[in-house]
Amino acid sequence: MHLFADIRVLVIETLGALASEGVIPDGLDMANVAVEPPRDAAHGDMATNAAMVLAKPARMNPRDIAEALAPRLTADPRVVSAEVAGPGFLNLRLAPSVWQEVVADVLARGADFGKSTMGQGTRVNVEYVSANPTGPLHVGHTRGAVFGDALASLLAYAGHDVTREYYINDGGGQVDTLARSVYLRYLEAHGQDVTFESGLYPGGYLVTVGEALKAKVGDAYVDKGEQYWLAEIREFATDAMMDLIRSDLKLLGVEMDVFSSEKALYGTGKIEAAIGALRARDLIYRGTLEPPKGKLPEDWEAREQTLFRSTAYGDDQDRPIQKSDGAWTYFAPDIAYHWDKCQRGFDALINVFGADHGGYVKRMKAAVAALSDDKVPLDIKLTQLVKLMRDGEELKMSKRAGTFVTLADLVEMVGPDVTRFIMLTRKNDAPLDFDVDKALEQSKDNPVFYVQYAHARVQSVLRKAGDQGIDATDASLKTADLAALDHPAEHVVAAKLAEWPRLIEIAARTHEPHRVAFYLYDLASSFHALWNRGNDEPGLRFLQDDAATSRAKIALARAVSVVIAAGLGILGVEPAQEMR
RNA sequence: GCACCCGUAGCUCAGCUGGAUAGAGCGCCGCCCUCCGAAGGCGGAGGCCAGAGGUUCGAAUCCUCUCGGGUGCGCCA
Repeated sequence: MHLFADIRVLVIETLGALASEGVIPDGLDMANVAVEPPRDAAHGDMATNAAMVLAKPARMNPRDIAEALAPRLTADPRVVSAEVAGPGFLNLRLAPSVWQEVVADVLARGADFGKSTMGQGTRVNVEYVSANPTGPLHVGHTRGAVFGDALASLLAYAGHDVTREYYINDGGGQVDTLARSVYLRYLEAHGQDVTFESGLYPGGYLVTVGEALKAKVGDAYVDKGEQYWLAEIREFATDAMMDLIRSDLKLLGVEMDVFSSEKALYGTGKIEAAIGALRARDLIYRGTLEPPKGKLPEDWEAREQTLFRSTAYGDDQDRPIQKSDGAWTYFAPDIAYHWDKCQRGFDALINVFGADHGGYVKRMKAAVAALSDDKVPLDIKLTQLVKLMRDGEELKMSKRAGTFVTLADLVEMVGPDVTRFIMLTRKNDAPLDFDVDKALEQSKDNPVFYVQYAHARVQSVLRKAGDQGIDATDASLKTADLAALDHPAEHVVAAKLAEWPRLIEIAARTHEPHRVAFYLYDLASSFHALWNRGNDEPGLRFLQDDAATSRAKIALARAVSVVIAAGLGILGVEPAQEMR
């Protein structure tokens, strides 16, 4: 049941009837007709803009259309009143039975209430994290991981066939650097004194990797030149780093479906084939780029390179796919990788990048547009920086010193649920101040707590009901007579529940999982308000003297917890059974 | 210099394919527990939606320009 969609259907069918009677013209485009929650609850339960969007094409006064529409709508048993307001809004009030049906539907469908068929099973690939395999995940990666994971769950909930994918950048120079760094730790494990030159990775997390390498190969690489060990250690070290990253992700409950390797593309001809496909479209040429504006690199000199004509697809300049020595730039295998994703049959691609990759967006979109002939849309979501705050101060990180706040540190401080929820209380393109103290606070200042508290309160009611001998199991609540849910204060909560399927569609369409977090906060708020009204109005308490009435009231509470649990499930957060 | 993102209450932020009198939390002021969990709730004060033009019946939302902040800008990924 998707109440807003149902009522929209009613509105459009009614407009069709008016058209066949000649009241309004035939063949009007209804696409922009919307049925929405009104901004002000005093206006009613729902509002439609139908009269306003049709006024112009129908060459009619919007209020005339609304006046004609209103009596037809109230003929439907669900619609109690339809009032024309303002420039031509039609405000609808719905029958109490409609809200009772919403509650019944939530209980009947459980976590599936709100699931949408909007996605129609189209296959979407969500690539996220994709951190270089050179160290543990840090706070910035954490935001990308949480965002990507929640977005993937959201899309699946909205009816898409979703694949979660991680692209391992194991083909570039940074894994050589990693191997050399591990080699030093390996020598260290053999008792040698080592110094880390700048550019190497001095982080302590490589100590155990060096030791593990010693355990595996003994002293076979000691005092040997790089040609004897670089390739082997590179593989050993990237494997170790990917294990580390996988275990970091597991701390957050993030599990990927597919790990794709950059290195695995080399030597397969896939890169050449992808570039060939671009060449066939006349998008590859030899040329020299203009020097960059602003601060000029000191060693800059004009060189001829192989370039991708990304400007043909809206980029600011063409982009090199080969270095001046003929080796591929990182962009070339990335093109091949994205072409591979297209060929695997995905209908849409989504990449989650850190904000520092913003400059990469246009060329990547250009490449996918060119290779898929504009068939496969690529959306790139950039997650902005996270500032970690504690005691009112920023926890700084320094990569050079090898000290940074890791995902594991953060999860240890506040736990996976809080980490995930807080990371989603901001839209992805806004910077986030993550206040560790506030995240642990148990007050409504802390949105995680506030939502969890609402869920725990419902669980408390269910337990109390059981203590009083009221059958409050889901099976019983499903068959409860809900006629006792007749108070406007209860309708407010049910109306909020009715928004859930609509919210899912909006959030999924815009690729914005933070909307789910904000919705849950709103829903919790409406529930807390109803709870407290029970203080003054005993008739609004969930536990009443008579068991049948109690079951109706409890059904509403249970419906709230079902939707909260479903929403938290999308965010990857475990609902709380009780607060302590 | 160019590109992308951002600018909404004192602070931190929402704001639906453009809709009605722009919302929430914190902070400030005033209320509500012999009553299912007050770890909550209700009410009040507080706004030129950075600024200026434009499109529209209608703009915080779309377009152009200006100002302010962040991120990035060939042979790293």
